[in-house]
Amino acid sequence: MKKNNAKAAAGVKEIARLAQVSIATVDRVIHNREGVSEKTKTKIQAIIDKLGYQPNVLAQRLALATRGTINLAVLLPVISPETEFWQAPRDGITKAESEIKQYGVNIHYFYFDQNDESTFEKQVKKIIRFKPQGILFTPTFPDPAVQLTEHSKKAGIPYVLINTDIPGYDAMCYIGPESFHSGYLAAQLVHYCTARDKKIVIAKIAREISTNYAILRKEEGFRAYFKDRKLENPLLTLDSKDTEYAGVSRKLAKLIKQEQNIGAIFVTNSRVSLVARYLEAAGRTDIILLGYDFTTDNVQHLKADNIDFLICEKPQEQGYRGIMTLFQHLVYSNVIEKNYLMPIDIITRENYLFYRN
Amino acid sequence: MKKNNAKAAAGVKEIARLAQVSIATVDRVIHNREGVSEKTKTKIQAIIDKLGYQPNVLAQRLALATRGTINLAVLLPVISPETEFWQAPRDGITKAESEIKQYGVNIHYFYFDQNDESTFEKQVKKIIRFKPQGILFTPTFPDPAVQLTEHSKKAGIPYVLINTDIPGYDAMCYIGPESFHSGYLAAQLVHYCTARDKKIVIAKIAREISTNYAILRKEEGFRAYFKDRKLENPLLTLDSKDTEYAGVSRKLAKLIKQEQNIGAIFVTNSRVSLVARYLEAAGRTDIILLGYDFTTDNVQHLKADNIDFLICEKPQEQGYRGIMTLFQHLVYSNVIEKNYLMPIDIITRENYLFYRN
DNA sequence: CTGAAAGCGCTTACAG
DNA sequence: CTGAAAGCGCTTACAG
Repeated sequence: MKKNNAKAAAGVKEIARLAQVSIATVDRVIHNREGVSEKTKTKIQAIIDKLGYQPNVLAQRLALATRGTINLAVLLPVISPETEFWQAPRDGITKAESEIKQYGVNIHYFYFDQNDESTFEKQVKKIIRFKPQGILFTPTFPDPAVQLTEHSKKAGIPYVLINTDIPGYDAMCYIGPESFHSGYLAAQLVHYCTARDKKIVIAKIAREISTNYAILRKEEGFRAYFKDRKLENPLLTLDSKDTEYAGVSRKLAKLIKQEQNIGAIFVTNSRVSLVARYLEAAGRTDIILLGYDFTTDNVQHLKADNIDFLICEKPQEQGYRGIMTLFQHLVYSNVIEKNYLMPIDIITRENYLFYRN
Repeated sequence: MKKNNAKAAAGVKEIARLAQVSIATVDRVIHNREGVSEKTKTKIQAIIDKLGYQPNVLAQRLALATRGTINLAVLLPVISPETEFWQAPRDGITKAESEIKQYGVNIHYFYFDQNDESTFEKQVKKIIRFKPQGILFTPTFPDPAVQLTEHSKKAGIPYVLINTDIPGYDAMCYIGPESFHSGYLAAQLVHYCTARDKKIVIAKIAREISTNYAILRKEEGFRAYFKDRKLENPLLTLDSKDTEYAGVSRKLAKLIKQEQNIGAIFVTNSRVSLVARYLEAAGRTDIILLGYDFTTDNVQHLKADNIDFLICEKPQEQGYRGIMTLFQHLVYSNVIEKNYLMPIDIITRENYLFYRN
């Protein structure tokens, strides 16, 4: 590929010169627009192909500044101490925003309460009324989420799902983990680190477990590993709709008292720090503990050796990439990939320092 | 931060208008160039500050096209089946190249033979004669590497080291793993997966171990973990300057015959697939095997369950980021960060599918 | 169906 | 010390 040794790559001007037409006409051919005679079109296309013309993205973008504003809607859970996880996607979105703001992209944020489906519904309605040119959201509640995707489809509005997809629904674009595999990986780690006569606890700590698809899929993946490998560790379950420490620790205490020989606890979401806190207090350093997400509390406990593994799927990048996907689609008509599955990262006490979301 | 609700952010033109000067003068102040009276400088700066002016990077870059070509030199090992690892940094460099080629950046490649220091020396001389505006290289051989950095320093040429740094040398910029921690992490994984009465083998398979700083540091980190944790697993060593399968397998066979109760083998570089092949042939599925790098062979063995963990430090990103660092420094005078330490990724059979270099 | 011209926001000679 | 003008490579009305 050394042939581009020549000065700069040819641009529209050069093409126009060679084809003996104006650059406007070249532009029309490049963008496949109406109103060019077959003859000149063919001539220009031939030159484009021969030159291997690549548009200068910079110039394209700069010229774009003439065009109007692009409005994007983002629908995410409110960020509270309890939902710190969502800070990361939000950061990624903000990062993308700052990069493309200068090309006239505006992002409008809509927030819902993870524990209240009606707030999600309300925001969906608001977004529909707002008529954005693109939507990024996480379908925490499948029914209203489908409403939004269906509406968007009809209205021709591109959308991107992050973090979770909608069960049994074929969305336009999903950017996030493959949750089943994520659980499967967790099981592998437990398997490697636990003797085979030990009991293993699957801890589900969330107010709305039954509707949380990601949590369910992780559990399925986790169980599937043990089944596929014909492992005989008893798999226990701990369910807690109470997400406060007091409630969780009570349940844990009871379970641990009643079951001997627990080797590992797998927490299916970011609430793993609650379990860590309990195990630390109870002095149970013998139990392998793993869970999800690079939150402050979790990292603290990882550092203190109370958590052994954190699994993390680059939440920040999900937000960043989601916005960029919409932007590139709207501005350059880039095709939107159906799925972009994130890496499933394993974080331990010995590599967390170098991790980047 | 909602105040930017107004149309577009102000640019040089607006600043010039407000200050009642020409945009050329504004430009001079922005870039801190000579030849502006204190008075107008102060006035303009005040307006810049007040407006929170941020240059439009796109326009900046586009305008750059006026300037001449930038020549960068890259010095890497030749890529052969045996050194497949280097394909990844190379890919990252190519990716960066394609992104910045249109701004007049040319990359010139220089290759050396990892097993022959004199080829490295020769290329260093060539590069010095070539007088590039920036250099990216990996200091496989410390002495000639220092020669190159010292020359660059004198000549004011920025350079970036990737993959390994130079022992005891304070380089201008290093992008790569913290090898000591990388070995430390490997030890943690072994510790988690191996009973404490098991013997552990550290396998060094390389023609030039003694000069390979990264390999040495990984081993140090590995040993340090066992020491810090006061673990009593005997640590054995396998040294092989022969990097062919025949030679490696002979040594392995001997070691395994002579030592009972081996629980894990840690290979300090990407040659782990050779050990995997041997263990597979010998039917030793009981030994935990881990090593480095996401190469074709390694991934194959990971998939086949012959390798348990691969540690990987985003070699592609190292190359990409290295070139971008030089570019941004040369073009926008961005300050070069002294160190950019890569994440230390853990890859297993259950997450390799989603990994991105 | 086609073209001339202005503009995106910045940088760079060049002239004074 | 300062400014007017041309240019980077593309896009977009507008005129014909």
